[in-house]
Amino acid sequence: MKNYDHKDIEKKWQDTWKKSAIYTASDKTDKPKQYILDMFPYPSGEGLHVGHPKGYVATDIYSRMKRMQGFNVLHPMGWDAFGLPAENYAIKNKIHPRVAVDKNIARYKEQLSIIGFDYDWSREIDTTDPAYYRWTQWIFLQLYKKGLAYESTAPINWCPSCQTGLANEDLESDGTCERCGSVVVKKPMRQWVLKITDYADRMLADLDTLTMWPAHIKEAQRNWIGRSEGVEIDFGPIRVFTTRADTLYGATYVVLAPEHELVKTLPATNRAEVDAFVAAQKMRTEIERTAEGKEKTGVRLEGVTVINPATKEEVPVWVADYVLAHYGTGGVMGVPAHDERDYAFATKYNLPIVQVVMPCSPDPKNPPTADKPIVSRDTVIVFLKNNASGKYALLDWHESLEGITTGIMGGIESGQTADEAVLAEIREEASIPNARIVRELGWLSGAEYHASHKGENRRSIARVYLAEVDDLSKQGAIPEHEAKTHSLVWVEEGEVLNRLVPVHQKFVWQQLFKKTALTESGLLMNSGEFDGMNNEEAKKKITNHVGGRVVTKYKLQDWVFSRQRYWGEPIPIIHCAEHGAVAVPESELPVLLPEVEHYEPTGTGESPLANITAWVNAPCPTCGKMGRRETNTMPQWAGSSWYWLRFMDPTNNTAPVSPAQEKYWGPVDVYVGGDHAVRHLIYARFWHKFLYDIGVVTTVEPFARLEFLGFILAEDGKKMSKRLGNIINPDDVVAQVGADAFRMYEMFMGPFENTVAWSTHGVVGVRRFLERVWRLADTVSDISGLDTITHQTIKKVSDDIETFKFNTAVSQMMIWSNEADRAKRIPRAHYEAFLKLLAPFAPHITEELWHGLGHETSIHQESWPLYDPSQLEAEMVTIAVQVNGKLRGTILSARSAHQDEVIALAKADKVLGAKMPPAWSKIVYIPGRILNIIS
RNA sequence: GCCGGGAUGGCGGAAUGGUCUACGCAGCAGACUUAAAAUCUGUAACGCUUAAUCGCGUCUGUGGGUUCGAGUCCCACUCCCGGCACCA
Repeated sequence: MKNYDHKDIEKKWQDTWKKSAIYTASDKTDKPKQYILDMFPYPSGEGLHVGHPKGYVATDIYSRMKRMQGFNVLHPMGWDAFGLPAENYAIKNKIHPRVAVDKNIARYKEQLSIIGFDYDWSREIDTTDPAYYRWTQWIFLQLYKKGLAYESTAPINWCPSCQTGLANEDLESDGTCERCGSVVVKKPMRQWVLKITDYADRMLADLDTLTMWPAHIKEAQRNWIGRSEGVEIDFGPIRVFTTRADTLYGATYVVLAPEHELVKTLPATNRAEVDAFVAAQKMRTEIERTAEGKEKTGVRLEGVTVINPATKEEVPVWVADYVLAHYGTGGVMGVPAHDERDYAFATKYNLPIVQVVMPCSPDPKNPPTADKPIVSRDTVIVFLKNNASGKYALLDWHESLEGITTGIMGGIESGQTADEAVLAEIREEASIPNARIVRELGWLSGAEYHASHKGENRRSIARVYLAEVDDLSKQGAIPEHEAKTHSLVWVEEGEVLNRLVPVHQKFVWQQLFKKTALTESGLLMNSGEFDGMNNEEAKKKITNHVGGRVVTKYKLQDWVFSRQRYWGEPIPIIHCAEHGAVAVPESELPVLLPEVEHYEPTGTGESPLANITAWVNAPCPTCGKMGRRETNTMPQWAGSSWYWLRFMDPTNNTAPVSPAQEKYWGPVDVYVGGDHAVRHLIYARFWHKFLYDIGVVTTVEPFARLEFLGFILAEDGKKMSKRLGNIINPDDVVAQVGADAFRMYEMFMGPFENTVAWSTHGVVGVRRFLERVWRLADTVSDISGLDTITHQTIKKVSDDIETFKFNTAVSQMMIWSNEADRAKRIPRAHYEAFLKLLAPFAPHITEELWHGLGHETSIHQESWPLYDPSQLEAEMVTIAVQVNGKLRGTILSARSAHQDEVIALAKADKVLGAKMPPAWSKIVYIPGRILNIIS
């Protein structure tokens, strides 16, 4: 047989497949459907690098297997091509965006075609095609009619470099523009906004139904929606929002955001100072306000106080930069003891700190029993440092407390102050008379346990101290009655945490060195009638007590939906002097993007479309008088918010998708991609739910299963970029080792979701494997054998493709080829089954070998091999023999052998036999796996 | 800080509570070759012991626990990656 030359065969089969249209999805069939979708690409000017096709290879393999398993497979591809990157590329290269996009699409298509994908190109879509964006505009009109698209003049994010408004989702976490990195400013201007917040609850709740989505994506979505249930409570005229109503008794001040209306009207005696502070905050950008260690600044409204509705005490009112105007009510209550931010603010400005929640947990090893009440007891815990050695004194307890290690501790006796108790315990338990108290933690903390020696349930309420001693020269002998219950140990500072045993001891030790608020849950204190109550319960009770209102807030804000740029879908609205914003009649869609001379941004906050008088002037659909078209365009995300529906029915010109087609194909069975964990998936789910509500689709969620891929880094472990010159081009790899080796390597690199660096050496491994498979064709003959490994491989590869564990599927095929190679001759049926398993990964070489075996139809239309469960295990298996849990050797035994037979075999083995104990107390035998003899 | 995920040879990574390191890369030795590349074959955690094999011991981030048996389950800790972050 001639040598494996990928150049010979890949082009040939790609052409053949194209001619025979074997990958076309059928709309008329009895077969069950599989809709497998990639996140469609944005065709940029740079072309593809090896990272881009990774997800496409995965869906290609998956869809090929599904097709061979008898499914009617829809695996389409298209282009998301509106938006800033295409427009900026066009401006830079001085060509029309239309021309640039067409060129980029052609280049992408060429690059994809040489990799041998099975896309059904008859369903190709392009979001910039009027036949497509007609329906994007149609969906906008439906949103408008339902009141979900509205005009707003609230300040929005404006990128001075891109010269357009942006949605919150378009910003980096530091508040810069994600496209160009410019600092974004707040600018009030008229915008179209979509009311995505109406769907926030449903988008959050339905995440729980998405059982086939990765947990981290769902978590990212939850974070972004940012729902929090809290309470609005009135402090006189000031309404605050809080999720910690249980800490109301600890609220020692109130803070307003600088933009809060009441800041202007409350009768502060230092009005000039307050106004100056507010003005200064407005000058600062988002970045300045959030950066630089988040140092909090504020000004007190002198002479203004409000009443804490729980304590009935007057508290001061501040205005501070750390309170956000657009979240909650723009005002918060300051509870420095139990909120990190309030703690930082209160320590800076010397505001009172009152603890109202005491962390208190039952000891997990020795919890209180249910039958008796809990008796509270005031105690002290002290960590004593020896200044000479730097070590700390701990107590190892004996008798009933065996195994417990704590700081020095004991009860506060009546008539004794806490400080006295501390020094007394040090004297008694450690016999050290010359210790000094350094400081007290300041928080009380509790631990509940069952004191078995007293038959009593106790809650120890501890004050925690740090003490020191300069030297141990005055230390006496520890009296016998103390030594019986505990021994004193000196421990290095770094070891203390490891040595302390009840969790509570670890907790107080850590708190002692942390200057932070207590955010743990616990029992209430300093809270009047609520003292001793669990804080979760107290939330409801205190809310009722002060007449608070339960409310739900979201971090998610409505979607700023207009861009002041040329390259986007025109928003189909006409502004009429008399009738305001009027929808363009559906029959007049699409509103075509006009041809223009200059499509550069105007910089005035108006779209370039505003300068095209012939286009802008249009009659009002209601009254016929001349009005003006909306000149803003839609954001880049519009077209991708419904495209999976269009693939189901790409040429329909009466609806975005026909009900029959949607019912058959929906929802997407597997959706694959990366990098769009939040934005695209949030927008897509929002539009899909809206389309469900208006009856266009029949499923609540668009994507039943989501597989999120890890990226491919350059060989140097860095992100591939033109600037670093480390881009690896798939065209080069395909030319060198072939599309099949390229595809297999991308799958073999590591788990699909892992980010891994490209390795040129690594590609060689899969190429060698393919060459071995090629050579093996010469060893096919009419013999039997290789049954177990073949059936195992069929099972493993089938299961692994189904679960996206492509790396181990490839490993298993390598194992098969290694074994087949050793066997010298291969049964024809097994080789053919193997080729079918390999076909989705390496479609070209397997097609060539398949035809080489005398077949005349495509291997890709064969049916997927099935395994025989009874053939999965070999007759003879290696059994590990352990003595007392330690491996002492292995023996070869029949899989079905009985325990006694295996023991006999082990005894008979000349090496193992000598290690067998003469007698044993227990035998553990797991057939076919392990024999463990306990002597 | 909160949430999610993770830590296994020189590297990427395998491993239903049952022989840790499959598979691949790199390495080393050998074959073929004038030579190199390519290809093929073998080898391969660490320590002790041995002439060598054998043998013994130690190894899945750290410390503890459950179990006949733990990479896997439980507790605590450390570090890494990702998401969110002055969202009350």
